[in-house]
Amino acid sequence: MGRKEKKTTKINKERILFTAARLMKERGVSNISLSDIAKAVKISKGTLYYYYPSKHDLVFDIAEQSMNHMTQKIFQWVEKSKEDVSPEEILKIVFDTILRAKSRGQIHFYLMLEALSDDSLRERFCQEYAKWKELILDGLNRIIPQGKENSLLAQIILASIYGFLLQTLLGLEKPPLDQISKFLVMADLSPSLPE
Amino acid sequence: MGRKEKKTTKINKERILFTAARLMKERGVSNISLSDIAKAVKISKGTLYYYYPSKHDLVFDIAEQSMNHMTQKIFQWVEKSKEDVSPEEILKIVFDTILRAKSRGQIHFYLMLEALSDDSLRERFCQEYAKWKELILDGLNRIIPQGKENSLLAQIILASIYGFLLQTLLGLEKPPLDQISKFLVMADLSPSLPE
Amino acid sequence: MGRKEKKTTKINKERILFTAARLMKERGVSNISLSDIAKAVKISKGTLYYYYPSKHDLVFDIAEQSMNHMTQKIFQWVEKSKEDVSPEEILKIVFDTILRAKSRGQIHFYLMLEALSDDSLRERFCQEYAKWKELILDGLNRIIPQGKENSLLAQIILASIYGFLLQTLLGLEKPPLDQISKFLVMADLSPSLPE
Amino acid sequence: MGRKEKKTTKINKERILFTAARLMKERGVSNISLSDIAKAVKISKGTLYYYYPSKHDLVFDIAEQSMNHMTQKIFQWVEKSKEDVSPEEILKIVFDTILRAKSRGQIHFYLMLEALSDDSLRERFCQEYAKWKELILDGLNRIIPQGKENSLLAQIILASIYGFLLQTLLGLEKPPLDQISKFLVMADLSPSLPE
DNA sequence: GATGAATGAGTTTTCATTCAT
DNA sequence: AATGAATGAAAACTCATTCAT
Repeated sequence: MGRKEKKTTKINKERILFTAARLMKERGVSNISLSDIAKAVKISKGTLYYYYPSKHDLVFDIAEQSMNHMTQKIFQWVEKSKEDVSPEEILKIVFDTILRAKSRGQIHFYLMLEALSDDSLRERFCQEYAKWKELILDGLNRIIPQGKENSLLAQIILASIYGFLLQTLLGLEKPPLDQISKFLVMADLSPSLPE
Repeated sequence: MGRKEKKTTKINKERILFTAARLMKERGVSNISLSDIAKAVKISKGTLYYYYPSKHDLVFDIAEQSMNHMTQKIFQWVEKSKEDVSPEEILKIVFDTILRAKSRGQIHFYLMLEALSDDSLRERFCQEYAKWKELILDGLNRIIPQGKENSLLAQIILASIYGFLLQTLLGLEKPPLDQISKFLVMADLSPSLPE
Repeated sequence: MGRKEKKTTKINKERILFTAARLMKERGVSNISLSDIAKAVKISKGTLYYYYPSKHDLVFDIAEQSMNHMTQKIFQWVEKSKEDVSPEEILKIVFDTILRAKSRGQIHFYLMLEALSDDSLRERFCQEYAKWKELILDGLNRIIPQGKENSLLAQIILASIYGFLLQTLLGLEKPPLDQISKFLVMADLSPSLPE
Repeated sequence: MGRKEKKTTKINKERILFTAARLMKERGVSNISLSDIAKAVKISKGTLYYYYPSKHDLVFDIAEQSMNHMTQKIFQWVEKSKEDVSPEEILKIVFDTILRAKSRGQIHFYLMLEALSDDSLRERFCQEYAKWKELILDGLNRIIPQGKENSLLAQIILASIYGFLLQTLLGLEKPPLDQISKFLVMADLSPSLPE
């Protein structure tokens, strides 16, 4: 019984989350009102508040979900990276996967800005950001074990993802991800940096 | 007389722009109301409307200003890049200059998101983004004329600037810009990519 | 079985009443929601409604309880007033007892104001108020049988109780109840009022 | 010019204050919404907020006004108390004046309860309450200079005012203020209290 | 040029109450 | 007896914008 009720709750929370995320990604976090969300989910404002006692809570949960999603994507990549594919091919796939999730990306951005003026949210992003860096590093260590600067490379990859994401969202021409991947992999394999 | 008035107008517009930009960078574009701005500039709301017929216009002007500022920064770097300094040193300076302008960066981000749901703004950003890429490429061609993939490098630099900016704004540990610069320069100088 | 259920019902009603009274005294009748109460009693809102079909009913019951409590306190005093203690000493005890029940007093006040805009509640308060006056008069007739103006004194005592209660609740300095008691008793014993 | 504008503001604030006070006295502070007030004053909700940025501010101002009014009433009594009227007559007038202002009284009560859970308001009431005690004492010293316990009497008067006010508001029978006044004055004049 | 008063549509939030289970 | 999901009406509050002066 307890389980059943919780199930309903969970399903509803998910419906709300899903729809809210969609709306926010389409029009931006602060351009979406709770009325909009309630309307879209076809529940009353009261019900929305039954599940989320404040807009902030809702946004936080969406951010959670969005971050988990990205983490999972990167994790999957790391797992797959055992396979026998060329490193640059694999790297290209990371970029691709993340950028393809355009909608995810957009809300990701919105939420990050939200985080700039919200401490609890910011802390979560920091945690997760560090985790992503680690995951990417793990992946690199697997696909380019002989890479000399995998840690640097991981940082560059993660950082440039944001730039490429932004380019994509703005509708600029698609960055040549295959060449970029090749470039970065070669860099890592090239003779040591003279100190 | 016409000139005189225009002068006052310009000065006042600048005061408004300057203050509004500061507020928006501190708390985000959509968290700042026109009342807040009017109060901070110490003019009445009516006066604010005299200079800016809508909030959108004001934001657009701030975006212009912010973009020009960034363009100028990159341009200065390109100009300076003739001097006799090692390429990685110079590259580090670009990163540094841009990231140091933390406050500029923050509003830059806010505005970019604003642009995602505002066509006129988005178009301006696209134009400017392309210009930045060109400028950076120019610079690279000067400091690493023998670089084989300056175009790719320019894209990676510009893209990763956004990621590093975000890291900085979130208060994460400072990225090791000197190593990153070295890494990227070496990459560009390393033996050709086998096609 | 019917009895058993009634017992549970009574116990539950009392738990609700007790907790609700505490909350309302702490933050005021209209600042407490039924959710707050349900949460504090650790029952569901539905259950709360099972016992009290409306917030009004609940408040009414709390008022009943609160009034009964005060009545009882005064009654106890009247009963005790046979004992061989000086009248002013006894009078001081009344004041003291009532004022000491600070928490009771606070909710008493809140409820009285509630009564101002609720006819059924107001009527109950009026009834009870008259009863208190009578009870106090009874007590006075016992401890100061030679008092000439016991009825007036009763009214003054009851009225000033409210003022002193308010003082106490506001955190003002404690009124010198012993001197006040002495003063009032002496007044009652002093040579007749020339008409 | 500056004056003219402030004048309008003042007049409007007064209109709002006056109407809001009336509504609150009729139905209680927490039963009145800002919509109700706006409607009654025939301005928009926005305008109401232009003058009072929060409900709390409005209530605070009404409380201020209400307290000032009571202070003034007591002060006037003190001033008048030089005249050649019997002390009990004068005392009766105080009671009368205050109780007659039924509406003032009701809101006074509501506000006092509001003060119990609002520190800034409570502080103001405490200040004012002390002032009232002083004023009443001044008056007594004038009309009953030979009174032995004017300070005690002042406290009793102030305290019982609240009780009588409550009685009046609840619609109970009018307290016999003339007899009560006589009683209290005689008490004060009667032979000294044996310690 | 400049002001501040006024607005109304919108936002987030609260809450007593109902009801199927 | 008991629950918690759902509701809708109304609350407090925000804000870009208009306008008479």
